[in-house]
Amino acid sequence: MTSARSRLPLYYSLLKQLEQEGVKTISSAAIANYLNINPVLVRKDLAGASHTSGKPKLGFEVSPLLSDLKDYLGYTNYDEAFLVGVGNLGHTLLSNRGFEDLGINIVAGFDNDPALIGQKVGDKPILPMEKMDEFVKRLGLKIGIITVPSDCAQEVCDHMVSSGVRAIWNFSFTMLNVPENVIVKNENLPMSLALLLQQMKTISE
Amino acid sequence: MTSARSRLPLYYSLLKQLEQEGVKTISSAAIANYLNINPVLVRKDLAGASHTSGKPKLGFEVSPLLSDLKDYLGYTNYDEAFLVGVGNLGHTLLSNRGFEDLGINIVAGFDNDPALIGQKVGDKPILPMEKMDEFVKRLGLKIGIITVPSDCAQEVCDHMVSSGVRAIWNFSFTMLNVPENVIVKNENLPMSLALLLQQMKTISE
DNA sequence: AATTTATCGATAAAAAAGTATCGGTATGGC
DNA sequence: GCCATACCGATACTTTTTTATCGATAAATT
Repeated sequence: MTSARSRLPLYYSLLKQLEQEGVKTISSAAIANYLNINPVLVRKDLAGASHTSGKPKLGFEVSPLLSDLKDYLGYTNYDEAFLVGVGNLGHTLLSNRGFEDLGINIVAGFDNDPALIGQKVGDKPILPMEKMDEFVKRLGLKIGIITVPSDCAQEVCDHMVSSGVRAIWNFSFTMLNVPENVIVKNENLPMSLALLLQQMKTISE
Repeated sequence: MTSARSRLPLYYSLLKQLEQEGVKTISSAAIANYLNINPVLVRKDLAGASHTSGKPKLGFEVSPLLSDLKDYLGYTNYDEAFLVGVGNLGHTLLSNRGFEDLGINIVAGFDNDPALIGQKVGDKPILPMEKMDEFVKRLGLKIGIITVPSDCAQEVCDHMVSSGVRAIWNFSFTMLNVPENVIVKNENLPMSLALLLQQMKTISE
């Protein structure tokens, strides 16, 4: 909610949607209005991420702006990730089509439930944990997704790190311990909701 | 990533985990180290959310701190939410036990697929869309979760708003249009991952 | 009991983020 | 073609967030 980096994806979403609706140009004020922020801030953010300049009376052209944002946000390069823990959430992520649009491919899921192994979820194979290390190394995968229960998250994490993973998207509720050069992003969904809830309460007090 | 509000849940997670591991006291420096931030910042944040004061040579007592944070973050009150769109993600959220721990109950899922209606997911009933309005009003639910495809998200959103919803957790990729007094939190998972990825790249350049 | 040390809280300084203002300019109406 | 207007970009200002510093104090050590 604070820095440009957190707002740029919002601009991106918004612009993408507007483009689909056939909107050609949009003013900073209009964007600001959609997102409930200051128009000057919008201009500042956009100036930082794009060299497209707006025109008086018209605003910014949507398409070039979108393309600049895409580059800036790194949504252009094609990247590969893998996932450990093909439970409910694991299934969901594996079958989510939204990743492709951003140039990300979750190439496989790992689990040690024999009933799952060999199956396919969203065209992605489910492989046994034993094969993870070799697989990840061979493909040079750098992004791991943890969707296992909290009590084995750290173990999986260590495993990932030793296979060369550099970034971990952690859906377990455990705070992972990683070396300096590995980054972790925690995605604690229940806590996100709790936060929203509390925000609602503070506003309506 | 910037203000105290976004860090407090991290402190909470961390402390909760430490408590489970039997840790009794912890210094601001240690916390700071886990989260890669400045110790002074930790003390400041904690001072704002709790009246527990740390002791030299020992640091803060974990338990009272945790309890203060829980209060402060609003994780104490019991709250109810509902969900629309019992697809993959919908299922996942309905059956996730993590919400309970934070005092949140997702009481029901709505969908218009006849095959789903009447079933239960994680003990929660799946009801037809037609019943949503009455149900939500009768229970006075204020939090709605949108897990439908993007193309019908706005419609569902409008529906929710007219039923009295005040906060929406949006998993679709649509930027929702809502009145002033309703807050929306977008949870665009693919984009989150894209962001992590790009962060990884910028770091390792 | 005295001394050392780890750690806190408070205050001050620096940096970052956000906001207000204003002159300038392309566009659309006249 | 001229003028009013809507909108931008740049600069300056304000506020918020983060970091640095320092004296005080309680626990550990001798």
